[in-house]
Amino acid sequence: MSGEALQPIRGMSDIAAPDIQLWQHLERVARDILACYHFSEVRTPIVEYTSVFTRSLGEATDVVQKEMYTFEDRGGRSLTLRPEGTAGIMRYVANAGQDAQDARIFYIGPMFRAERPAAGRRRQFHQLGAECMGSPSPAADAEIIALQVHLLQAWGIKDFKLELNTRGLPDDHARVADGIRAALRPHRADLCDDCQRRFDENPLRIIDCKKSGCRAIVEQIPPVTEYMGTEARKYLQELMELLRQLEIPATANPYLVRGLDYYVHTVWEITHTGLGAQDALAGGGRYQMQMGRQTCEGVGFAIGLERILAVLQGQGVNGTDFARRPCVWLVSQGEAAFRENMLLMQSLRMRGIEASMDLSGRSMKAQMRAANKANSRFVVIRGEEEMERGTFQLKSMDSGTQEELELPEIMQRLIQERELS
RNA sequence: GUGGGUGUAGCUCAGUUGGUUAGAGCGUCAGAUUGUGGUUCUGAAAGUCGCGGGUUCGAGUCCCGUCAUCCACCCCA
Repeated sequence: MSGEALQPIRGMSDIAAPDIQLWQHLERVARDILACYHFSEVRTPIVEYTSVFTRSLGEATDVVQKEMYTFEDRGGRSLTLRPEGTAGIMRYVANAGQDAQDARIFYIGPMFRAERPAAGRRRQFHQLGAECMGSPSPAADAEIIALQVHLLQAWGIKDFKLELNTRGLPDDHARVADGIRAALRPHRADLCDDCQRRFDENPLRIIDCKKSGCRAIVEQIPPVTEYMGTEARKYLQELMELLRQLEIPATANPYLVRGLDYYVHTVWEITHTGLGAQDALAGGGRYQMQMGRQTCEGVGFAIGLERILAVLQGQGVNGTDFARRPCVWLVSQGEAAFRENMLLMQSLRMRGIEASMDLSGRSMKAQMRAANKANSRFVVIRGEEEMERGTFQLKSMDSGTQEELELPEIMQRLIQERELS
């Protein structure tokens, strides 16, 4: 396929039926739940000044170093397609000033990362995220985790696992890095090549290296919390206690690390087996970032919607399960009947009834087939005989029964059906 | 960015050691004593065998390149 013109860009996909119905279902369910938790939607631009991301996520992170879609606009400004949602929301919050001090915001939309596509990893993917600003208490962390878990449960996700850890306060970060280096120094030669590099650049990353050799070494050194002040440890304990009260199953995992620099205190991840190598469904954390002169502090999460879809589809859920079912299909024979059906179709639609018909003058059999294919509840048949008698046939496609009725009765019946369904 | 698998009809895939006009199932469309769907039967349409080059009398099949796609690594949603 030479098809530059026809195919979407690598790692980006069109979303259409039947999948789109599942997407819309997820969004509908989510919006209802988010409203219950009193979160409101903000739609920020998909493109931001590059500095919005580099300053908040951290210059040295993988996302910033090698995964961003960055380009220059005509005025020579460096712009970036958002690789995640939090930074843009924080920019919005900082810009909104006092009005947004204790904002509770959610967002949903596409994110972009220039990575090699694989199972569960796309260049354009979609996240639903929520941010809760203003409260420095672990209660806010607990609330937002409760919301996230609620969403997954409402969508019908089974068997997910919630693990959390703390990154400590900003002051703790350097102490943790030094502590890890000191503890690992005797074993340095035994670490893998990647971890050799990480030792200097970002020792925290060694903690969640998946290689068995590194794991064995890491398990011998003290958990990262050992290097933190009491405040960080107390914070995590309080959060764990709150989650217990809310009956949210969570395990503390001292080896959990998340890649972005803006995190303080709590970080967490929700995984699901059977997703392939990318098993993270969602993540979150408490963060602190500088936006202009303001320090924005909050706690938030992001859920990868493609991965939610993948899990649900693995559980046998199908987009067609959420397809709308047309109430009635109009079938006609002859030009005059066709015209009258056009009019009838319009008045049905104006009354909120899903109505459809074939517009290309096909045979009655073909029209019936189309009605069946669209899974219509009813067919209204208007042929020459009915034209003479001034009647319509109303056929139920489920039972196969059919009766001859006049226009007012047809309308009444279909309106009743709409109210029932 | 590194490595591996795969590109044949709208979809899922066959296609023998290279050998005539490239096949199946599903789907689509049309018919089965003419006004009625689903089941069944019959028929039809539909392919630059990803693209470019090479080897050969001859390439869907072999070789090289390229693009796309899937999967893994890195990292994350």
